[in-house]
Amino acid sequence: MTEAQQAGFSRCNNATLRRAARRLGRFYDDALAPSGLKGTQFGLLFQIQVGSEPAMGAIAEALIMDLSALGHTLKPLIRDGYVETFADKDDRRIKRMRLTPQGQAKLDEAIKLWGAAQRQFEDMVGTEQAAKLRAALDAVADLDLEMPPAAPSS
Amino acid sequence: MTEAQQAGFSRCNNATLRRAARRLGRFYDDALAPSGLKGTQFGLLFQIQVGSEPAMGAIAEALIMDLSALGHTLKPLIRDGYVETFADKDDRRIKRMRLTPQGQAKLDEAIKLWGAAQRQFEDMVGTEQAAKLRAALDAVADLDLEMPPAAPSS
DNA sequence: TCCAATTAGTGGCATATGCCACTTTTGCCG
DNA sequence: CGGCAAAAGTGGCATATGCCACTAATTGGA
Repeated sequence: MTEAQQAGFSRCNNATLRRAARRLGRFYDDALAPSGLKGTQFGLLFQIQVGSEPAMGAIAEALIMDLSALGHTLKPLIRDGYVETFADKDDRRIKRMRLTPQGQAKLDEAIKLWGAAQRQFEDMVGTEQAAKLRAALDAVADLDLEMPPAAPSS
Repeated sequence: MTEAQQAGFSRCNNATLRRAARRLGRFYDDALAPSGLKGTQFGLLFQIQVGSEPAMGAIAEALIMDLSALGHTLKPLIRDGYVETFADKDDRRIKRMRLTPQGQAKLDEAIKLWGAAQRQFEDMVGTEQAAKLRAALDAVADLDLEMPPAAPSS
């Protein structure tokens, strides 16, 4: 069964996805390096910008990210003065975010760098192929995956 | 330009990939949870198994992972007694790895759990679709991406 | 009106990944 | 053969992510 296993694992959807993510992540990170932002940070700043002073939960959901992970990831951006937070007026449990002027400027700077990477990537794989790939990935992200609850025997 | 930007970012190949990776990663992690392994660790153990006492560099390359990152990721597995390392006989710079008996047992246990996740995922997206997606991801992983060296002006 | 259940975040802990600066071994070349 | 460049890892530092246990603020009843 070893051979079957070996062939099987190369079919692990998760491993394949992570492998590609590491590769592409480094490429975008390199492209963004002059701005001092990582790909993840860039994406987060962008998401904050397009939202209307979004709540943390809203961003976490949009990025399919754990709420606490979002909090952690946000810290360096707040520390560096790119993002500021404030409590919602009507519900003090909710914390909203917005870009500072510096954050906006940094984002504008990063967008140019991002555009170059994006262009190069699409030059290589083809705009259409890239769009198809993203569509497939979005479909995966939206799947209602959940392991059966370990089959409660009763 | 804000609207164009907003539409544009939803087209960020990197962000889309990471989003899907977070989603799928949690799914496989949940499935593997009973074994105490994470998806990444499972993949690493598997890769070590199929290799012939592979060198660290070989594994890092196969997984498109930074060599130092591999070293870090390996530590908990060594600490827990699943993997052991030893120096290559002919080149003492090279460190090779192999599974311990416990590591092999743990991997066998995890493979069953992994199979269930894999099956469920493919039931939802279709075996063929999944294969196409993996092929596309492998193509991305194998791209010769590199930012033009910041255009040396001379 | 007051308390139980729910909702939104925070902090701590652990793994996942990368980059950079070093250290140890090899290989190669004059 | 001696010394320098390349190869393979290691360790430190920083971000990326998740889970869990808690805290604070709300919401719904009874």
